Amino acid sequence: MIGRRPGRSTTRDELVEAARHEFAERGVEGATTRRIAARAGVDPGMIRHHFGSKAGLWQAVLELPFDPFRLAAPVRHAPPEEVGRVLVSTMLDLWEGPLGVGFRAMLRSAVQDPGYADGIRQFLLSRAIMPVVRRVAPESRDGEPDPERLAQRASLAASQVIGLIMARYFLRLEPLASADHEWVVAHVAPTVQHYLTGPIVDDRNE
Amino acid sequence: MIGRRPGRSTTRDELVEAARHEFAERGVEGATTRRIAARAGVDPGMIRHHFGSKAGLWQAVLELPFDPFRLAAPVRHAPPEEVGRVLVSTMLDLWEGPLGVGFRAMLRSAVQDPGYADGIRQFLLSRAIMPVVRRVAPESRDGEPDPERLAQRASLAASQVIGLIMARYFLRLEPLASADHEWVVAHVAPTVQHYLTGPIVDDRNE
DNA sequence: GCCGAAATTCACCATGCGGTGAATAATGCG
DNA sequence: CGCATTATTCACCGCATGGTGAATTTCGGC
Repeated sequence: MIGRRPGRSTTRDELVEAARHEFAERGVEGATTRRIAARAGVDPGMIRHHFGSKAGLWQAVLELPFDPFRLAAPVRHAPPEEVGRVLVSTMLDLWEGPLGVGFRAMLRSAVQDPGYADGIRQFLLSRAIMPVVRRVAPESRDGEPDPERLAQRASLAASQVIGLIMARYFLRLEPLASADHEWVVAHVAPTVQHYLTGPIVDDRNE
Repeated sequence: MIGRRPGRSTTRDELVEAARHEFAERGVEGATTRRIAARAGVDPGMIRHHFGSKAGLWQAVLELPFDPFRLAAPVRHAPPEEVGRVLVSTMLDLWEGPLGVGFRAMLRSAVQDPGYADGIRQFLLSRAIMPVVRRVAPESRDGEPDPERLAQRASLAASQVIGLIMARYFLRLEPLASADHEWVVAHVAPTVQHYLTGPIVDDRNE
């Protein structure tokens, strides 16, 4: 039956929701507009009508999770000696909250396409990790920051956090995948804390 | 020009080599038979002739890297107190050696498709990590092994190793992505070593 | 030197993709 | 009420995909 439906339309929101899941499950290239539309129970043409194209849909999906400053507030205000615990705990909350499916879509696409990986890396460093490192690293409090050292801490901490996410949410390695937050924080946070604020041995400069 | 070429044919090997790279760069779904054939400089029909189908090519690509026992020999014979260093060092060698491109294809596909993820997880645990953990974990030497504790160590160590690989080879987080092996081992190995042989605090059982 | 097997290319096919343009029905503002 | 706007479906298009069948050439054992 052609033509507009009676009542207020929720199609746009339902498309975004369906796309969020499809992108998360199959990646941005693997997801198809036809599947997304079918999941939302509407005609594929609605994607063009509401978003112009598949890329427009992808942008709409990314809009919600991209409020990192508000989301990472707990990390930005944690005392330096507890930043590891708070970071890991916040990460778990975010990935298991309603926005997690959007994050999964982002990471999946980053692995799929090097172009996306560039964007994610930039976002991760400039918005998520570096601000934290710059604030809590011991070098920062001793006057001279030494950006190289800060970048080392950032990439090392990120490697553990990303590994946690990969192991827990993608590869589903047990028992890490099913362990409760307390257990994960208790075991992984010390590593992150060490990378962020512990002594860093630099064998190249000595 | 139709018909067989003079001389001995290297097409099959060239197809596998081209496929290895294409799969690594785009994932098993993202790679196309036409691109692979073009990269190898042959007709797409050769894939059917030599491997039957795209899936057959994928299997051929996986054959080489699947000799984990020989590859991980250094890890299997490392003294327990150095297993972290040896594991990380061997991992770097493998991922940057000729087989690395095959590993990248595997991990990329694991993230792309949950079905592949199951296979990779099984392989990782049963063939790569668990044997090492079972050998070096302090519990193993005190009589009763406690499989749950061993699995905890395995998943935690795997999370750091996978995170290292993701950060270095996929997201290319600097300086971790360009650092030499010594530096990476010096900074990451202690974490892995701790997960494998250090004290594990289990807050749930006390 | 013959002849079956292997190697290679070519011309297609059905399918699914993202996207386009038009037709139709309900909404909501004046 | 009247009418522009919006929402929705439909019938297509061009393209790329993986795959098929046949034709053609060389290789290698006898």
